[in-house]
Amino acid sequence: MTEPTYTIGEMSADFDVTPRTLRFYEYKELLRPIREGQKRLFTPACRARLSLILRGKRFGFSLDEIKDLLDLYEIGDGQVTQLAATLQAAEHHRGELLAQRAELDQAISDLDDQMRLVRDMLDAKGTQRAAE
Amino acid sequence: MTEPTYTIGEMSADFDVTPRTLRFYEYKELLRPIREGQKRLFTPACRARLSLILRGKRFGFSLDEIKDLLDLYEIGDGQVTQLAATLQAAEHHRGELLAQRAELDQAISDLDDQMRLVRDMLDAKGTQRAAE
DNA sequence: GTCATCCTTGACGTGAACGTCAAGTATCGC
DNA sequence: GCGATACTTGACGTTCACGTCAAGGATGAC
Repeated sequence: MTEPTYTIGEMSADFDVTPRTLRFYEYKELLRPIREGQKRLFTPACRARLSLILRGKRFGFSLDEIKDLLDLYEIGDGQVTQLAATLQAAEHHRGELLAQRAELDQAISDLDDQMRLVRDMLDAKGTQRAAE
Repeated sequence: MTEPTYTIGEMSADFDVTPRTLRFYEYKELLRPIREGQKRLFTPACRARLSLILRGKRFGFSLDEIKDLLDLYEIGDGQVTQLAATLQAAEHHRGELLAQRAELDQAISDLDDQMRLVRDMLDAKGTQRAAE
């Protein structure tokens, strides 16, 4: 069973990005599709990487930051020191994600407070009108 | 007790942004400092808004999106329809934040999986060397 | 063969979010 | 009064993340 491959058109349709974006990510060394003649062929591994890239973007990371993070998911059975460094970088990234989640929870809680306030105001206005 | 005010220099120092950034946010109508002659004076309310702006940025929102969100925290005892609309927008935003948190949890979980993998590889290499 | 379709590599354009001068004003210490 | 410091308004420059042509190559349908 040989790995399926995808053209740039299929990829852009599947992930809702333009071909230009995919070429740009390759130029930025975030993706490394294989070549068949001139054409790019994207592998399942490419798709996984692209998923990570898009997720990173949704979290507000820059492409440069994402490029570094991608290495955390690409372990080429390297040296022990290599692996240890990867692990440490991963711990660091994990810390950032946890901090981001904490801040996100705070944001949600703040919003909830605000919504409660607005609801109270609406209630007040409602009873006010009902009393007329 | 009158409200304290802050110069643009104090603000930029406190929030670790440049004066240019604060002027830019005013130009974009994200901030409305009061004026004393030529000079801008930032109020505690401005500081609160700036906090929200910077938080929004960390979550990957654009300044335009943030501008809309700021209105959710600025209820000028408007009309009932106004308040109701605000509430609905807030619900929508809340949904987005919850989705973002879910994705963040997934990202953390994925990273944990990956770290476990790396640790296993390190263990394997360790016992391998120990057996020599 | 040729037409359509999809791909390719340049190369220049664009919007967002500021950075970076330049030139002038206001205030404070001395 | 005078220099230092902090502020002001332009106005042009920059970086990131692509968008948008232009010009051309490969492949399949007819």
